[in-house]
Amino acid sequence: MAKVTIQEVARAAGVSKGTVSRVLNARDGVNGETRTSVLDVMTQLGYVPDPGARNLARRGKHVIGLSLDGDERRGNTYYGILRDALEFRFSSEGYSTKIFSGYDPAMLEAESDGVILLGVHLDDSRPSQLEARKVPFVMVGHSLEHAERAPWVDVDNISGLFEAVRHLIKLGHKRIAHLTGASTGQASRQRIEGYRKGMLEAKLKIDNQLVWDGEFTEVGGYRAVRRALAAKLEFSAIAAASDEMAFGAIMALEDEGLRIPWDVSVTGFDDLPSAASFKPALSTVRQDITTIGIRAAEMLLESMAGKKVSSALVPVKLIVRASSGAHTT
Amino acid sequence: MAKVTIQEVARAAGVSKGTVSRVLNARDGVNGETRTSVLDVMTQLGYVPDPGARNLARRGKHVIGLSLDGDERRGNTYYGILRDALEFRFSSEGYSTKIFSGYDPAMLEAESDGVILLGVHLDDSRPSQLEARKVPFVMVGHSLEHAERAPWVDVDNISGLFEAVRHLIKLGHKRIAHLTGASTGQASRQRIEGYRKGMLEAKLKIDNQLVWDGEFTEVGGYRAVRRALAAKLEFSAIAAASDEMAFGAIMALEDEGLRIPWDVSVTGFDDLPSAASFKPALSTVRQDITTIGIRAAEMLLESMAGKKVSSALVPVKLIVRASSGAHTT
DNA sequence: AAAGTTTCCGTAACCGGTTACAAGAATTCA
DNA sequence: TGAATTCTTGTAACCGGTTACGGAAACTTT
Repeated sequence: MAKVTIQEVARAAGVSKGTVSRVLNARDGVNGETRTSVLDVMTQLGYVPDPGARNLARRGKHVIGLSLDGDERRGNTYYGILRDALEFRFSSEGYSTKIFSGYDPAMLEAESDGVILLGVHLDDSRPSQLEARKVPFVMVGHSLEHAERAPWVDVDNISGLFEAVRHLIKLGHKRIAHLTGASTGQASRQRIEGYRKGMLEAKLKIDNQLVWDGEFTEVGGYRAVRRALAAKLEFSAIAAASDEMAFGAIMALEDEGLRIPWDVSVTGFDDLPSAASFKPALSTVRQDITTIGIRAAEMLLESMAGKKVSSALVPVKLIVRASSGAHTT
Repeated sequence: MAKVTIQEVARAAGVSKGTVSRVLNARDGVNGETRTSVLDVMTQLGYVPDPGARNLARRGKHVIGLSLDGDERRGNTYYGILRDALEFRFSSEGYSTKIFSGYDPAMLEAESDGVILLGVHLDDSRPSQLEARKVPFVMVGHSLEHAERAPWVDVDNISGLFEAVRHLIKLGHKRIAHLTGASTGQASRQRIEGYRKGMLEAKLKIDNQLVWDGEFTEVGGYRAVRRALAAKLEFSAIAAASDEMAFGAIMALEDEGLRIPWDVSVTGFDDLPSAASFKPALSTVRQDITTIGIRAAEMLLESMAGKKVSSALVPVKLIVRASSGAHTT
């Protein structure tokens, strides 16, 4: 299929290029009927505007920056999916994306029209720097410190772990451990809070010995569980703050001859593609990373257009699979 | 700094746009003096051609596809760095990159001008499919099966492990174990071959019990070492086929009370950013992923220009740090 | 020295969009 | 009903490059 241009759409719809462009950019001053007919022709022909030509005509930089913190260890897969989603959304709008690692001043120097901030932490200087330069930005993930200053989009961490724990409790578990990530991250804190909330609701005792640091990695989860087993701690379920830690935990349990879910139930958080194919299939809290990315992109787009946008907390969903089961004495 | 256009360069150099463009694209029919003077002005003004405008004028799609195999587990960090490098090189040439997961037929349907193939395995159908459609492509990594059919760029896996083993032998080690990755991959096979070659050269016995599968992951390395320790296998050094497996191996050794490098020496492969900051700093075989990416991009660019390109084996370098030391009885 | 070649470079059209401007049609107002 | 507005749309210039074409100048050839 040869590429279809705005000219062809115009001819097919019996209007001029200008009108098609106006429809395309949702500008007003176009008759309702004309608009819908043009829209029809566009979908029928499968028209997709050429980003290059658009940028050229719009005479802007049309670059948006992705700013990561240095912490690449955490959630590689998560980051990859998010990045794909952002790129997808932005490219369809004629923007290209550029990666900046850590805090790169070049980012500010008129290098990008807007910025997506990943992994903002407590004493992060990026939000205030961007604010000072009046560069529009939105954060993925949020912390109380920065929550009021700029729009963010984040998953509902608290509810996520709350639901997971509630699920385990409903299965009869009482001694439920929590595998947490690095203590600096906001996500970890919120997930611990969700865990606490879940235990509290059922009036179960919160034993700090059952909160283990798994460093947000598979091997971290593995080691934490090994240590717990070596210390002869008692527990019948583990609610992990990430799928990767849950994978590690399960491997460690199985290596010690325990069977999942008969001896120990395990839940994760993320619902990575591998969660469903893992053996046993992992019960987990699904966060739709793609949705988060697209949401963030759209918020930034609006913010760059001068609109005021408000932050978004995207809901999570508990996915029950094979790794969690009833508590058998 | 306001953006400088081809017009301004032309005016400053006292020639026309056309001439500047000819210089830019290294076309002939331009006087030597004129050429150098234009070149001077360009660097002086810091002129960078607008990719969007170029693509528009060159009337091509100017998209190149990145085709991954499904195996996302292997080397997340590796993949991320490679991708950045490819993107960097292509974008400076006015190409945008698009990700295709697994074998996506859309890739062929005039979606991209060229393709980079990642993780080609033995019975991979992608090379022949692309060949049939006459889509230019280059492979990152190589296997004997496909090596002759299309250009590839790969790191010198054999020499890499050979050097690592030789290094360990020089330190006095005789019982050297090898942590390998998934057996389907070509890289694993070549690295095993390098290991064998190193042992053979020193006339050391190759004990198959000392070749462990670490699945190319940290946790895989951890478990493999644990199993080896539990089986009371004897060894004083481990040459791993990836940094991540080496990290896992070191953690497992330390968890059992062994000290690196005094009790066991460990080497990795990749030299990821984290290798230097790991404790102890990891001795490893450096493969410059960025160089590989840039090389691959340039080869594809040439191939798309119709030139015949030949494959490239990029050299590796042994980096000695703290994790390997002399064998102490 | 006239004619034929080459070499070098300016001109202008074009790529696929956006947008200021103007003009015709429809509507509102007196 | 004629004038003043408001809608709607076509026209043409422009974004920053590339490239076919043609002409002037310099070089060869007879």
